[in-house]
Amino acid sequence: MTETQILNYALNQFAGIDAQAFDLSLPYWEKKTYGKGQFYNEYKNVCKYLGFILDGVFRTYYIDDESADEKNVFFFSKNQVVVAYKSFVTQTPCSYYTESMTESTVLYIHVNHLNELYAKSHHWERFGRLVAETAFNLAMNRAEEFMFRTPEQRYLELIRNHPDIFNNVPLYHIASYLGIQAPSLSRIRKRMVGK
Amino acid sequence: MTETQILNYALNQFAGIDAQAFDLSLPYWEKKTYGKGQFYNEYKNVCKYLGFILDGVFRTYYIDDESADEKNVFFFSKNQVVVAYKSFVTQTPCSYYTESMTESTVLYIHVNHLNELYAKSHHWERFGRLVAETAFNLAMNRAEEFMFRTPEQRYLELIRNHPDIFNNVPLYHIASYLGIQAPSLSRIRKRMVGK
DNA sequence: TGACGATCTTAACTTGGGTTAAGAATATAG
DNA sequence: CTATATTCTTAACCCAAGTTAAGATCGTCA
Repeated sequence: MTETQILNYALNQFAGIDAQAFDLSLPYWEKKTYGKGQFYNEYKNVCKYLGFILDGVFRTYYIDDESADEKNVFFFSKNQVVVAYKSFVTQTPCSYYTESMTESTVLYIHVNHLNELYAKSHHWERFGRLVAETAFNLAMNRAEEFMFRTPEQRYLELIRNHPDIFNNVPLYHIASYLGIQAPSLSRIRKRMVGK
Repeated sequence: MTETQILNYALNQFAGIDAQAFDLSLPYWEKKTYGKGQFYNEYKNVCKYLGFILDGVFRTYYIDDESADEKNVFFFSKNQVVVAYKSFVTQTPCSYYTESMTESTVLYIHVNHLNELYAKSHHWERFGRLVAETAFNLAMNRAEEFMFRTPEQRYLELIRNHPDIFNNVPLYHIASYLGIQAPSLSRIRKRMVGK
């Protein structure tokens, strides 16, 4: 399968984008590869591209003014959309860094082209709404994890729900994602050996 | 001003709904009043209505299986939309309770009628997208509060950004919203007298 | 006004994460 | 295969929030 065929298949699954609607977008997709540590989008940059990850893992993180350390907000991996959603839809500067944690390959489309597609096709409009709902779900899940769960529960749920992330990301990044320091994660892991 | 004129004005401000587009919706809005403690939508219920608050304050809360106590997730007040967003857009059972904290008045519209409006008018489609973006922002802000701020910082930001809520809601509900117990909020308040 | 219920604060103790720094384990490259 | 860097764990101490229960304050209504 070619890369655009993979994309077509994924978008069909996600939003019912059929071959005809997909063809409308064909001229717009561009491919880019990222090395480990390269940025998809940086702090204070306006995010102009919506990316589809063919391969690799990205992380979005925030830099705390006071503690000066990085706090991981989202991980994005293979067959997912990568985007700084708020910055993308409002075309305003981003509060986060989004960087590749591995060698990655992405197909991406420019915001202007996507808006053209929205105007041309109901299929694509539907896609836009579903991306919005996906973004909402990601954000809401994250809020719920922190509001209702302990760090230990978040750790267990990450292993259960996102083994792909757990198995491919160093523990100090996991700790940051869980909202705790590395030593605390070690303690949690030790605590659980008995269970 | 009549109540529908208030609504028309608010929707115009929010999403550029003009008089003509608003008229399309006119037959669909219904008014309802809620007493203190009455539910807008309950746990396991599918949320079928999108409400616009003419007056009053609502809270959305989660009941923790283990601790068995209520955790406040959102407050909604005058001139805002009240809805269990995820349940509403997916028409699936809600994980939360949404109840009126005061005597409240709401104009609401049924999900089916709203979908009709989406099909009929680009203005309303735009409204739908903006509601999605608002929901995303609420959820993302909530996630950020918990990921990046201490309880003390959340408390100060609530006072600064939502004095209307702070001034109209008992402290034990505020504590729950901030993700802490009432005694902890008391300690924070005491700590800050000196500052 | 006085009494009751609701709300808020305080105290004493427990618990778990933060912090810092050291050392162990694991990868990676030469 | 060793040297080096990276990642992970551990220890010791600190501090803030949780928990529970008691008491103070505030509101409301008979």
